[in-house]
Parts: sequence; C-alpha cells; structure tokens
Amino acid sequence: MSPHNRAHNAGEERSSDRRKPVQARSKATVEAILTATAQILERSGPEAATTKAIAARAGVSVGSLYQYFGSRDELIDALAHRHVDAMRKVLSEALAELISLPLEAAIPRLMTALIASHRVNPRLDHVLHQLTPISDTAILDDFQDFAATITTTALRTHPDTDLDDPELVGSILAQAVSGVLRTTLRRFPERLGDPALERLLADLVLGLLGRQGSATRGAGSTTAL
Amino acid sequence: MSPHNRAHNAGEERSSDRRKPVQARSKATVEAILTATAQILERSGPEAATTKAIAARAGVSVGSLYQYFGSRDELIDALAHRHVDAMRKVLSEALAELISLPLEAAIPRLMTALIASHRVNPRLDHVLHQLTPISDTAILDDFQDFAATITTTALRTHPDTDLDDPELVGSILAQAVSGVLRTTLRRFPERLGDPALERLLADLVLGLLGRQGSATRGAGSTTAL
Amino acid sequence: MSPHNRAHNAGEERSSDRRKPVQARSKATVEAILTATAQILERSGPEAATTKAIAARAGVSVGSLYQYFGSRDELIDALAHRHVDAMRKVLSEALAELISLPLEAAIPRLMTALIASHRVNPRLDHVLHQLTPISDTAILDDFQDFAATITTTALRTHPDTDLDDPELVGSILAQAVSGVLRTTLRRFPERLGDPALERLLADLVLGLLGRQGSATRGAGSTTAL
Amino acid sequence: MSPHNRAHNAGEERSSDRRKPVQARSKATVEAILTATAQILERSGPEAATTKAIAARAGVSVGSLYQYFGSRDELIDALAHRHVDAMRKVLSEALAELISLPLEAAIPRLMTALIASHRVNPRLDHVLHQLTPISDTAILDDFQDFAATITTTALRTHPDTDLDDPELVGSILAQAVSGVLRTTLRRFPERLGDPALERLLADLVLGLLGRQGSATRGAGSTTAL
DNA sequence: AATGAATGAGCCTTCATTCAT
DNA sequence: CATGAATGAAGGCTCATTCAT
Repeated sequence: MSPHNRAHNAGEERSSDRRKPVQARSKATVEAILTATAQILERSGPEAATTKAIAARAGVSVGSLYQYFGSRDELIDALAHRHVDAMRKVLSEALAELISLPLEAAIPRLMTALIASHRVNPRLDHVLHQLTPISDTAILDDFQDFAATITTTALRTHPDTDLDDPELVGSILAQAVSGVLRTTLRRFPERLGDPALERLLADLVLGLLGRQGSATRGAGSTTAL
Repeated sequence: MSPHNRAHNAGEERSSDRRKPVQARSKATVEAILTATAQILERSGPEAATTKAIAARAGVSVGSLYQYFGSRDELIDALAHRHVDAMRKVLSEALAELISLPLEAAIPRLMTALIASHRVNPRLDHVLHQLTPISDTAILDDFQDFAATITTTALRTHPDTDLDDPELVGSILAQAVSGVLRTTLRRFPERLGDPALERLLADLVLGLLGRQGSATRGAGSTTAL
Repeated sequence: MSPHNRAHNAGEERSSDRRKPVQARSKATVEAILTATAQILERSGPEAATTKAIAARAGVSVGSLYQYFGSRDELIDALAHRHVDAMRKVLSEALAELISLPLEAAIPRLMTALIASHRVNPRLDHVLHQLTPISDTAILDDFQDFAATITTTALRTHPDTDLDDPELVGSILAQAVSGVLRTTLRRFPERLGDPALERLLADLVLGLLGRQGSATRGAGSTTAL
Repeated sequence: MSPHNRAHNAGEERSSDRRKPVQARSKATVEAILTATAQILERSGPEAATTKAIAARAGVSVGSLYQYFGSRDELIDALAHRHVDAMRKVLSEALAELISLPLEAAIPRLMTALIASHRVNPRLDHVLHQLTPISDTAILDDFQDFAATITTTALRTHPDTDLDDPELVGSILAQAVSGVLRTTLRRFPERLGDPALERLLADLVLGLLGRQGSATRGAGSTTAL
C-alpha cells in the first residue's frame, strides 16, 4: 500500500530497545498521530489528511510526525495495518468456538463475527479501501484473505460439506459477505441492528453451500452439523 | 457530485446552417476529453489525471477543457456518469428476456449480465470508486441501485418466490454480487473467464432464495433455518 | 551540476520536454528569471537563491519558473551555461588576431582577453565555482578547458616554442592564470585596473615558456616571438 | 565565516582542579565532532553534513554538539580553522631550510611544500571553499595569505632578486600556484604524483622572477637564481 | 473559441535548534 | 552534562484555474 519509499537515512527507531520513559512518551505521540490520521480520514477523506492537518489534530508538530513515520504514505500504511489488525482481532475472537459447532450454527456465528469486525471502523475502512491502488496488493486485502481462509477452513473442517474447490468457495463467500457489509455500513448503517441482516447473510452462505456441496444430498444435513 | 451545470447544447437546430458542424466539433471535443480522462485514469490512476495531462492526451488545450467542463471535478463527474450509463446499458440489454424465464434460468442470465456489465471497464470502475468523495452519495451507487432494483423486480415478478422483503433481499444480493465482482476484477481477473464463477454466483443467489423465499417447497430446509 | 533529482511521481514531463521559450513573451520571462537568479547569487550567495526569492525578483510566480526550468538545479545549471558562454564569447573575440602575432606579443593580449573574460561577472563566477560539487565535471570547467585549449594551440602554432607536452603546459598555465584572476577579482578587485597585473601575468606565462620550451636556448627568443 | 560567536571555551585552566579530567573528555568529544564533520563533508558534501548526521557519526547526541559549538556554522568554522592550521603547519615545516638556500633551490622546495600542504585533505579543502559565504573574508584565505607572505619573504630574503613590488609578486605567485593545485587536486588528482608538476610549478615561479626581478641583469639571471 | 503562459495556495519534507528529562 | 524528542520555519515543487492574446 505504500508506493513511494525513499530510504532516507539510517535512522531506525523501530525496535523496542529505546529507553523506557522516552518510549512511553513516544508511544503516546505515535498513538496520537495515528488516531488523528484515522479521524481525519474518516471524517473528511484522504485529501484532507495532509501532514499539517494530522499534526495539528494530534497536537504535535509536523516534525514529530516524521520522527515516527518516514512519509505520509508510510503513516497511512501503518494506520491501515493497525486497522486490519483490529478487525482481524475481533474476528479471531469468534473463531475458537466455531470449530465445535455444526455448520448451520457456525455460519451464523461467523456472520455475527464478521459484522462485528466490520463495525470496528466502517468509515475508515471505506476510505482505506479507496486508497487502495489498482495493482498493489493492499493491506486491506489481508483481512479479506483472512476471512476467506477462515471460511475455507470452516468448510473443510466440517465433514458434512463436500466441495470441489473449497478455497474458491470460501473466497467468493468472503467477498460476497464483505461486499454486503461494506456497502451496508456505508449506505444503510441502520440495517446493522436488524437481525434480519445476519440471517440473510447466513442464508446466503448456507444457501450456496447447499447448492454446491454435498449438503444438497439428503435432507438431514442438520444432524451432521 | 457536480455543482455547475451550464446547458451547453441548449441551442436547437432550428436551422441546419454552419451551427451543426460546430456542435459536432464540440461534441467530438467533449468526447475526446472524456476518453482521454478515462484512459489516464485507467492506466495511471487518479494522481496522473491532471488537467494538463488530460488536455494533452485529448489533443486540446487546458483552456478548452474548461470550456466544456466547469472544473476537474465536474469532468470526472461526467465521466462517472458516462461510465455508469455504459454499465447500465449493458445490464439493461439482458433484462427483456429475463421476465419470461423461470427463476432458475433467469438468475444465471442475470449473473452473466452483471458480469458483462462489470467488464465494461473494470479499471476505470475501480478508480472512479476511489475518487468518490466520502460524503457524497456516489454516482456509482446508482449502478448498484439499478442492479438491486432489477433483482428485486425479478424476484417480485416471478411467482415462484415468496419473500417477506424482496427489496431487502434484492439489495443484499446486488451488494453481494457486486462485492464479488469488483474484488474479482481487481484481484483475480483471470477468474472472469471461468464459467465456474457464473455458476457460483447463480448458486449464491438461488441458494439464498431457496432458503428465504420458497422455503415452503423445500424438503426440510425449514428445519435448518 | 544538478545533483539531486528525486523523481516525484509519474508526471511524464521530466525535464526533457519543458517548454522551450519560443515566443517573445516567454523569452522575456526566461531572461528575467535568469537575471534574477544571477543577481541573487552574486549578492547573497547560493542559499539565498530560493525559488521564491528568484521568482519575486524576476517579477513572476514560482509556477512560471517551473514552466521553463525543471528544477532549481536546472535553472542554476542554465545560468552557469549562459555565464560560461558569455565568458567564452569575450575570450573568443580576442583570438583571431592572436595567431598572426609573435608569442611575446600574443601572450599579453591573451592575458588581456582572459582578464576581460573574467570580468564578465566575477561574483557570479565565484558563486558558481562554489556550487561545483567535488566529483562532477562542472560546466565552469568548460571555460578553463577552453582557455587551456587556446593556450595550447597558441603554443603549438608558434613555431619558436618547442615543448615536450604542450597540453600539460597549456592546462597548467590556464589554471594558474585563472587562479590569479579569480582570487584577484574576489579579493583585490582594485588591482584589475593596474596594468602591472597584465604584465605580471604575461611574464608568468612567458617566464614558464622560457624555462620550458626551446626558448631557453639562445637569448634572442624575442625575434622569433 | 560564522555569525554567532559565543565564547565557549573561554574559560582557561586557571586552576588545575577536577576540571581537568572533564576537560580531557570534552576535548575528546570536540575532536570526535570535528572529525565526524570532516569525514561527512569529504565523503558526502555539505548537504549531508546535518547536525544529526554529524552527531551520529561522532557518537554523541545533537545536544552535545551544541554543548561545544554554538551553532552548525560555528562548528564548520572551527573545522575550517583546524584545516587551515594543519595546512599551515605542513607548509611551515618546510620553511626553516628555505632561507639558507639559493632561490633556484628554494623555490622547488617551496613548491614541494605547497603541494604537500594541499594534500592534507583536498576534498575537505574543496568543500570548505564551497561553504565560504560570499561576503566574509574566508578563513581559507588565511592560508593563501600565509603562502603569499612566505613567498614574499623568500623573495625579499634572497639578495639575488630585485623586485619592484615583492608583495604583489608573492601574492600573485601564491594565487597562481594555489589555482593550479586546487584545480589539479579536484580534476586531475593523478597528476599529483607526477614530478613534472613540481618542476612545472617551480619553473612557473622562477620564470616570472626571471622576467621581473633580475631582468635588469641581462640573460644571465640563471646563475644568480 | 482556442490557446497556453501565468498564478499562487498549498503540499510534503527537512533540519537547525531548543529543552524537559 | 547528556540525551533525543519536539519544534516549526522554510524550501522545492505541483497543479487547478484564470485570462490576455
């Protein structure tokens, strides 16, 4: 996601072997900068996120921004990582219990978890997606890949589904759900409270599985799941 | 998305004197500018689409650009409209025959049509999505609304589905399919040729319908739901 | 002479196809910019020659500066070329008559011409020399090479000198004279009027020749020269 | 060369109490900083010599740098002094023996000494010349003045020359030699080893003297010199 | 109408200098 | 004394927009 990357000099304050009080201070500054960037991005879009504006909102000087981030791009990059990590964390938390459940129960939970993860910061998510260049493999794709992997794994794990290409199906499902969620969050945020959405998404997934996998065979897939 | 709206070709052809060639020339110039913009956008992204670059590629002067478009934003706006129109047109062409088909046949066709419409200019599509300002209800959403309406209509028209909220279902389906297609076009363009994708999408839709609408007919899907 | 050249983005007009001053207006602008640059450089040194300061003094906007010069470095480069050309022109004018003269008369004239050429713009000359990076073959060196060539040619042409390595001698002489002139112009400008300087320089050159070439042989080198 | 001139080490060791070890450490730090500056300047030029880079290479903090030098300019100023001192020292060492020699022998030795002094640190020398502000009488000029004085003294001392204006001649000769050496060091460093250079320079000087001073005494000036 | 030179606000980034720790 | 995070003025450069020709 970070296009330009001119190596400036040898300064590498990345590792955590700096002194402690200073580190605490630094961490706060970094945090302030990231938060400020996120807020501006959410509220006013990429064009408004100038280094000056970010520094001002973070309550620091432009110079400080460059103390911790090599460039504006790098900063946004870091923010994207942070955002994806947060989403991933939310999603991960819902994973443990999924394995033990039958598909018919697991999928709805997965949807709930996906919705939750997409709620972390929808506006930022949207803006970050806008910033994704065409060709670059964006950091944000990582999340979708993660969701795809989880879905695929779920499909594979549960013995009652028998798909030709679980990877493809998992990927498509992740894309479909992500498409619904991102649009919904941006355009129809009020629908998020509606439990119908969760059900609809679960049906979307289960419906596809029912048509793809062996689940079609026999009425009683329920038992297995 | 665009404020200015000067009526350019408001003058009618009350007399077919030399006004015509002039208008023809204007139209050609507008066309050239739009095309140039689209090409630069596709190939090099939003940052490369400066007014200077656009004018150069269109073979006109910057001044001329401002003769026909009030601002750069307006120009891009116009291009977005043009793009959406093209996509809509492709989709529309597939509509007529849908009505007369049963759902199981109509949906696959609809998917084919949707894929086709998304293929009109995927790179431009992506870039235009990037350019959409945060607050504005994007022009590009129009296409999704259109797709949603079509789907909803299809669901309503076909007597064999009985949904509680066809609008919601249509909308969600449009979002899901759009999500899949846009991601696929950007990240896995090679999948577009794969007929498996079409089938998968059709199954996605029909699967949801099978679980939502025609629950009555199914063997025991009710249980599961 | 232009060291740093960071490629910023995909803008294709690097420095190759910058507008060449074709029109009268353009030419005047270019002239104003070059003159302004020279003035600032002369009076306040390289650090003062910011793009803003140059534009202001030239009575144009920064943008105009970049219309004609790809970068600040390129501008200074152009100025250096112009300066060297001017110096070279002054020197060249004195050349024609040199050939027909005996060495003893030619060298003083050459010195006069060199002094004249160094007087074109001593302060600018000094600043431009300061700007010369260590390794780069600077444009200003061209002038010294020119002077060296002329001297060498003079030595070769005149039949009464017989040097082992006329090139080396010519080069050293050019450097010596240039060293004297540049220092004198910077530190003791009042000496320039003094005809003693010219004589001294001529003696410097002739003295070396007298010790190097065959002129040493026989006391009467005067005749030949 | 530098504006700020706060007396930093104005405190002399009036009392040799515990100040000493501290002073020793200070001296080492100052040395480290100066050396670091010199190295960066030599290798990467003026633009690379940022306070941060200097401090890093010296193994101290930026703050410490300001402990010992009032500003970056002052630091460079100090370095220039140190450099000139070093050059002067090398030149001085060759002086003692000069007096007792006849001119014809003394001058070549002087040339050798001058070459040696210019070899102390040619790259640093060049960069320091670049850094010399326009208006200031540069510290580096001190060296040339020193060389001029020495030459003048030599001319005066030796009874066999009889110049009208030994000061002028000495100055011009110093300038000429310096011009040759500095250019040679920058552009033709390989010539430095060549003994021809030394001979040429000696001939340059002796040639001028032969034409100026003893010109009265007919052709046989050689003997005297 | 067309042209493209001119404008200048504003962007990103650097770096000498200060100061709390 | 040392440290290095923080500062912010200032620099180079871009580009949408205007306007005289």
